[in-house]
Amino acid sequence: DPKVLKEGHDIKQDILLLRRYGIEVSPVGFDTMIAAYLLNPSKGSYRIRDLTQEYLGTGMDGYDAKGADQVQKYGATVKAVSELKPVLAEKLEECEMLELYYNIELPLVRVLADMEYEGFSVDKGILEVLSHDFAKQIEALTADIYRYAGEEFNINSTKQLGTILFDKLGLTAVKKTKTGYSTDVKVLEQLYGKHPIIEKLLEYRQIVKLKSTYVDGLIGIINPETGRIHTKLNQTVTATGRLSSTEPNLQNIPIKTENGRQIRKVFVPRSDEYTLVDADYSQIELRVLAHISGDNGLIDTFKKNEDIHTRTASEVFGIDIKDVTPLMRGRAKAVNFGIIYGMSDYGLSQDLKIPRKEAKKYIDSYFARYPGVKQYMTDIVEAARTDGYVRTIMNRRRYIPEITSRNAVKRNFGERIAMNTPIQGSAADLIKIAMIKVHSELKRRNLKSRLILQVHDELIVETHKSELQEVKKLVEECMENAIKLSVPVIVEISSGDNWYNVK
DNA sequence: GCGATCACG
DNA sequence: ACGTACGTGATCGCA
Repeated sequence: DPKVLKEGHDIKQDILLLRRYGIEVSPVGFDTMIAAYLLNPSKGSYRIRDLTQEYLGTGMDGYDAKGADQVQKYGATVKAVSELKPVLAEKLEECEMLELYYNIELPLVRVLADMEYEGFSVDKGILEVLSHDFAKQIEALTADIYRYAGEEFNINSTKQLGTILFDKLGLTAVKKTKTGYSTDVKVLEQLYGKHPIIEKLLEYRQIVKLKSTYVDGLIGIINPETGRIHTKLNQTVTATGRLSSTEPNLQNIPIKTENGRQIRKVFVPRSDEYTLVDADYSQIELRVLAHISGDNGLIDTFKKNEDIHTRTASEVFGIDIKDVTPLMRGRAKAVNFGIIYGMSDYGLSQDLKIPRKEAKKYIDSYFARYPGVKQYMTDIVEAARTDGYVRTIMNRRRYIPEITSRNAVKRNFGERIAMNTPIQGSAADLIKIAMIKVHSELKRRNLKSRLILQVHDELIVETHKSELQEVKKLVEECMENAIKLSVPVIVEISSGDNWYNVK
């Protein structure tokens, strides 16, 4: 009955379950799991039994009863939801999160259900070819590695690999883990050129990762009924307000190396009547920083539509825009990332492989040129100490107990969280609003195109070719106008016949 | 079940 | 002197 608001715990799951039987659950009125997440997004789980304990001080008799069947459990859940709702709603109001809850998170439940239901088509044939090709490459690399090692061993065991590299071959161990020698990519890169086995190992690691996680892993999770991949988009996992994606994670499909990027050719539209529209926010976190800090220089850069990293380089190094070299721009880019993360000189020095003192010069120079950003960082850390939490543009809240720790390491961590969360979380607010707008606009106009994936600052719409121009315009407008910022919000739109080509 | 590793924004 | 970049998830080895 569409006139009756539906209340529950994890309603997205109910929508998807009942849809299999032709029952549409709509509209959504209250979801205790989502409410509890907003009240404290840092918890590991939001099981309803734990919520009754925390917010009502009671257990769940029907649920915990010995031999309780599924019907009894649903019954107990219904009772718990009805009792939890007024308590959670009251707390949401106290925290001024009713708008975030009712206008963003709750409407998003159906959007995510629909996205999971639609899924993403994959070309199984390409996956099988890749699996075979990678197997051949791994076979050859394994033989090379055994030959250089002088024996056979399990290359995937960091323990055995450490023994071979540092005890048998006599390479110099540069880093240790809790359990022994570190053999991660940074260590191997430092050893590059010291022994021919190293380059083989680096390549081996890359190919094994691609094959196990992204080729064989994806083949194994194709839905036999739909032939598509239906990721789960989790709404109550991250501490910042972002979504997460599991079974499989479609938010970490490779792109940075050409080898890995090939995986994206597997992700295709459902038929040749469709194409993929890919829309990316440009520099969204730095634009959010410009907005919430009110820094004039940063705002000016975005208003003039200048290249942000080049402008930062010119400020930090005190030179003309036209004299910025690619190296300087690259370093400024790292500084900009560092700013978002609550930068330390150590972190920046590690990233840029430069002395800590030089990193500190960059940071001091940055803050001298962007005093509004420096002020924001000081203020937000102070506010977090006073209040115990920080907030995003839409009033999403994250508690930071670490901020008052007497342990300097934990406290510094808390301070970085205080600096980063409003930025990352506000960007999450923005794209969530955009998703709701896109979803409702596609529906309102009776279009065949469907939103199928979000990757933090990117939306993918499986678009009917007859709707291509309309959808591009619609998505761009929904994303750019999600929240009015004091700087322009820019979206880059492209389309293509697979996820590799949409650039 | 956890640590190490590595994929993404 | 300390020891950190922020947020995630999947796979593998090993206890």
